[in-house]
Amino acid sequence: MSDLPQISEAEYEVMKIVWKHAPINTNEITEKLLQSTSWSPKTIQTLIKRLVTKGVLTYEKQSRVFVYTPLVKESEYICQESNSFLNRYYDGAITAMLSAYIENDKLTEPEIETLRSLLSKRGKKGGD
Amino acid sequence: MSDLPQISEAEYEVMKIVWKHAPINTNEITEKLLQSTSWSPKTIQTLIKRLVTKGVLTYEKQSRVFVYTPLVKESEYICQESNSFLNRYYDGAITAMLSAYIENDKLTEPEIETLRSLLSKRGKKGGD
DNA sequence: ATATTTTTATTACAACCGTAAGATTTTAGG
DNA sequence: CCTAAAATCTTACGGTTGTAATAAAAATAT
Repeated sequence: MSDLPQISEAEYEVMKIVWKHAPINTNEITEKLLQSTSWSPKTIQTLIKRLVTKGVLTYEKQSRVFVYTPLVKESEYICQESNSFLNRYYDGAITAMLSAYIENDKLTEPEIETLRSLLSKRGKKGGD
Repeated sequence: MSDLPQISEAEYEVMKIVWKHAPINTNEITEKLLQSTSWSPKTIQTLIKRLVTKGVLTYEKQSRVFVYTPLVKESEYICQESNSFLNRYYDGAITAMLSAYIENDKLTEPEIETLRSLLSKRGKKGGD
């Protein structure tokens, strides 16, 4: 639960597509990425390939093309990244992060409201 | 306010020391880093040098050694990194992050209390 | 002034990343 | 079966990073 492969920034863009649409083949991935980036299809191919090498994606050949599926769950990956981010910049404490945001007036009033309600909705942790 | 130089992970360790103790010279930086890492002093030298090249640090020669001072403020840097982190993983919204943490039961009861009190202390943004 | 020590600068090298072109293999069409 | 097209694989190249060794310059001791 703590040593998922590293995913680079560009690779992550690919993963966002795959997580959302898997199983998905190369052409579909490329098509979708071309809507938000201006990468060459060759580049996208390289990124996909690297993700396979890293063990983030698998594929199986379906008729004539490869169809990819993630081996890493998006939520797990984000969770890991979040932990490492908090560790690096906020002593691992999300409270410290919030605190900094409040100190520096980075929150709008509606955001504060949202946060409050998130916290109250959550209320007491049920029977653990 | 948005294009501070990139600071790598290892470089950031150096910066933590410099931010805390500046103005500080090479030997002092090295000494302190050796308490928490097992890097060769040569490596530390390289990192310092790169930080200078990147414009993150300046130095002036004091008597016989270089004394370094940050050109980038810690808070600004962390702020930038936080934004880019939130953008990448949470649509730029810290509320989304908190939400995910709550969903996934990543918060302890004391943390929740802390967050609540942070939010209430802050209350309405009074007359600024 | 010179040798030695200390400090700083230059060079190195592999892995990873962004970015892609070129080569090869597979599939489809004739 | 053979060729064109499509899909996949291999190679490339410069920049960054982790990790450091070597070389040069400056300061100190003699």
